[in-house]
Amino acid sequence: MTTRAHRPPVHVADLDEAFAVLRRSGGRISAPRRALLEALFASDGPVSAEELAASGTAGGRALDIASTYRSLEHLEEVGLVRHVHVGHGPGLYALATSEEHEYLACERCGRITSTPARTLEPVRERIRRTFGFEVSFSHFPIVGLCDRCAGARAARP
Amino acid sequence: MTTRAHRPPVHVADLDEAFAVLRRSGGRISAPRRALLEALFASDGPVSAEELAASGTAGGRALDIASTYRSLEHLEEVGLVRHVHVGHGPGLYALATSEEHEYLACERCGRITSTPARTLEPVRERIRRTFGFEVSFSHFPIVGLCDRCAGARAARP
DNA sequence: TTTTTTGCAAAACCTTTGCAGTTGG
DNA sequence: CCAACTGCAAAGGTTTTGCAAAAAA
Repeated sequence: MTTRAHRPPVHVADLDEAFAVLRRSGGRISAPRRALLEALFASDGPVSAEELAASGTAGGRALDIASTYRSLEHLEEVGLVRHVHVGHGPGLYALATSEEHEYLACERCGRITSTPARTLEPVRERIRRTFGFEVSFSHFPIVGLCDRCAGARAARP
Repeated sequence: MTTRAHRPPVHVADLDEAFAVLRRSGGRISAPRRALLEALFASDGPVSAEELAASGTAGGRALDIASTYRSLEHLEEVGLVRHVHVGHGPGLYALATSEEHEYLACERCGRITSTPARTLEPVRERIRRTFGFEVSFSHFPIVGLCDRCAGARAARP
């Protein structure tokens, strides 16, 4: 219902490629955007806007949270960034990958497992056949218990 | 991570049964709770706390939203009510069913399809085998495009 | 210089909490 | 009567919006 217009995901290998994409789309390269992209390259999993803002510019100054959301939205429109909603709590942002990714979020320990969308195709296919429903796990991921937490619970019921 | 202690779902056929469950659990039967349960019986799908509050008491007075959340939480602890988080937007509440239900939420038209948890067991089984991940679709449902919306998009790509 | 982007302030939205007053049992 | 429940007010967490000042091209 609230789906924005996004270009297909663009995978970039480094900051300079990201800047090129940004420029090509008519966007400008400001210190905050540079900082945001750097922070995204530095993080290994999806991170909140708050965390990204906190990592701040090269000058050490934290980014304004409103500008951060606006910038992330722009980066997302351009295809450089994607975000997911994991349970309660804030949305989490990550650089786009060449192949669309989907997520499994553990509601006990918070760990997020990512997997190429292709891996879940049999699941999507099954739901498609059963309900005629076209699932997307990339924006609202699969929630449950990860292997570790499920194992722990099974061992101690 | 934020999982509250809930008794197993209790399916009740009518208001009186619901009251009995409430009383048995040490809870009281107030006008707001009566109104809430009536509204839940009257609605055919999951509804927001806001909508439930708006339907008000027999006297026509709307319920306070804070009390509504508190009451719903209580009804949920007792097992009479469950709630799901559908995409953005508020949580949606419904009476519990004897069999646990899971939901498919269309992110285009907002339609919510419910299905007995059992129906999705093959899907859970597949994800369990592939990732060792124990999925639950009952609190954070499956999001995507329903048959109607997926069809419309396929016809006009 | 022109247009985009930022920062700050304020608001919107959903939900929770504190507290004093009311009410069901 | 007394514990449970309500209403009101206020706050908390996340995200958005308005607007004037700053900065990229």
